[in-house]
Amino acid sequence: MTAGQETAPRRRDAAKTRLQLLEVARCRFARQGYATTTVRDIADDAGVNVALISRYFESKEGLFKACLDTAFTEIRKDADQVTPGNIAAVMARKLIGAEDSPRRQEGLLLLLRTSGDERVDEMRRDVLRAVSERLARATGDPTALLRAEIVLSAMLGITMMRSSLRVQPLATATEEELLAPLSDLISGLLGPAR
Amino acid sequence: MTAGQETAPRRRDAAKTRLQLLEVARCRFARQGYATTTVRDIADDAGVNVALISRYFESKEGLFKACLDTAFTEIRKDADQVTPGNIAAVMARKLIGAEDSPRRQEGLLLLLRTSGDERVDEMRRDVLRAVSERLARATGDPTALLRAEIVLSAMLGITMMRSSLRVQPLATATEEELLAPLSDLISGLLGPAR
DNA sequence: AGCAGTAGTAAACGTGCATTGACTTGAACC
DNA sequence: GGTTCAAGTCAATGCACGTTTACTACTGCT
Repeated sequence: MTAGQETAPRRRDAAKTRLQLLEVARCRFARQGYATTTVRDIADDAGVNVALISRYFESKEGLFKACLDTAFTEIRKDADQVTPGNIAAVMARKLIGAEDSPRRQEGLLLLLRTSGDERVDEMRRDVLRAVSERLARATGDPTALLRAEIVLSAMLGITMMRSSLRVQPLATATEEELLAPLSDLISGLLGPAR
Repeated sequence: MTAGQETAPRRRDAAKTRLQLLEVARCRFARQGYATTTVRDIADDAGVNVALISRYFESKEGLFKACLDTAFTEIRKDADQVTPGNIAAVMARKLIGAEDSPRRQEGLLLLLRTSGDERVDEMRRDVLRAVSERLARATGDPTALLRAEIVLSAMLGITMMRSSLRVQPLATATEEELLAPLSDLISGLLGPAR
């Protein structure tokens, strides 16, 4: 049964291959970082020729920036869902990655990768700052920015411990296991009664 | 005043230049990561020829490993000073870096840098695991390993936010400013009353 | 069917890197 | 003072990478 294994609407589709490049690049950059990921790796993962990266994204750096853009919008969207009561739950979900979006924590990991471009680093700073402010505002305490940034730091650190460093038992903890500690961390830092 | 600017006991001292290489390499690796640091950079910083790196440390990877070794022993030593009551204080000090050792947080940053060598990554895991166990033990709660690892994650995340990402106000917070939030974080996660 | 334009490929180019081997300079010892 | 060995330099090698240029082949149009 070689019956048209994928509906095959088009065998040559620029938009589709562009998206494919973006996806596999996100995965590589998140896992390996910018410098150690080669454009040949990415092209091979996508099953296309290397030259297409330069064509669709101008350069390796441009592709990286495009990946970061997707991560930024995802993270901003998640931050907008936060209320004073559900911070820990939203974070636990983001850290583990839900079934419907299997690589959700890729976005967090991408925040930690840098290409050396100062412009891009500034965008990263802006996003982190915006999310911190959002968190601080959710607590009702307008002076809580520093504490909110520490909560975010913990998020990023947990991401590293789970994905890159793979320290057990944190690396394989489930969302439920993570929820209680996270709640305690957050109420300890942002809670009303200290 | 060209009077013997440095006691000049020896103009050619293998042990001394070896140590110098180690120091500047630590700094570069911590700030830039492994892949983006070149051996020429390191040699120039130390004021010696590139070939000496291969001679004294076998390879770039060997030099990186030597840097990590120094970071590991430092971190283990710091962890041994921890008691149930002083965790936040020790961590705040480690995060900011005291006057007597101006680049103390370099060690934490090095923990986050990887060369891709699986063997080295395992050493890293071992250190983090040992410190987590030490922390968990200090709380008197034998089941607190996961929570201790989350505390450590926060440490690493804060290090990233301060050094690489430079997110304000966390990036320039003083040790005193950091102490209270850290205490709350730790008592929230590891404290007896939850 | 034939044309035109775009999606995709292949190979080469130039550069920057880590590493190596032959070489030079300095210092300790007799 | 001359010899010897280690400390340090210099230049070359080879490789992997990002990018570019010239090319092929597929698709839609008339």
